[in-house]
Amino acid sequence: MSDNRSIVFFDLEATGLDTDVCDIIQLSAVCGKRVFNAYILPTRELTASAKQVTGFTVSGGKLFRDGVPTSTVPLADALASFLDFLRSFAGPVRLAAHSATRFDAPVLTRVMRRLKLLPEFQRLVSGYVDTFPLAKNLFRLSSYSQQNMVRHFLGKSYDAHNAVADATMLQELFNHWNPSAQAVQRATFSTCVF
DNA sequence: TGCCAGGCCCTCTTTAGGGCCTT
Repeated sequence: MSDNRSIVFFDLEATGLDTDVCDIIQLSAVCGKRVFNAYILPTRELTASAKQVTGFTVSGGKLFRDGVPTSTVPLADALASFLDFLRSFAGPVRLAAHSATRFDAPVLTRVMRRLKLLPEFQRLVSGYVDTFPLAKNLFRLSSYSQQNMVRHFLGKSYDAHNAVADATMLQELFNHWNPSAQAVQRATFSTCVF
């Protein structure tokens, strides 16, 4: 049994898959029953596939999800609130996401750096846990997508690509797996490598 | 068709190519 009290599960929805340029649209995090969520109005257009996958659109300077208007905050405010959320835990936390090293970590690091928040972020976050290699090391499956694994292990379908639901389901998956501390350590990466 | 992300992993590999995973 690993000590997962310090693991915060998070997820980003963004304007596309290019980690060098995409804008964050939704930033969510879950730890136990504590939930963080923020929507941000993007400055660049969503790719066609991002629109299709996430259901987000921008019209008239407003953000919509599945056609429903959504309240947004400036990116700097969202990140400051996120840091406040992380600061509320005792000691540095680990941030867990599915394919964190391929997508979420480089994007989050880039925007933190751009807004000169990276030193504080790195003070609050000791590392990233990537649940994709974690799952590959633990199980032999035909698919390691989060949606497939939620179906396989939890027998559930859910509102995938809503970042709150994705982070919540990831936490549930992790708790179901109950991985050893050694297994989690093997799937943990420093915040300094992005 | 002009472009469309990219790095890891696997294998019918290594002088390569295709699928996966995230939006």
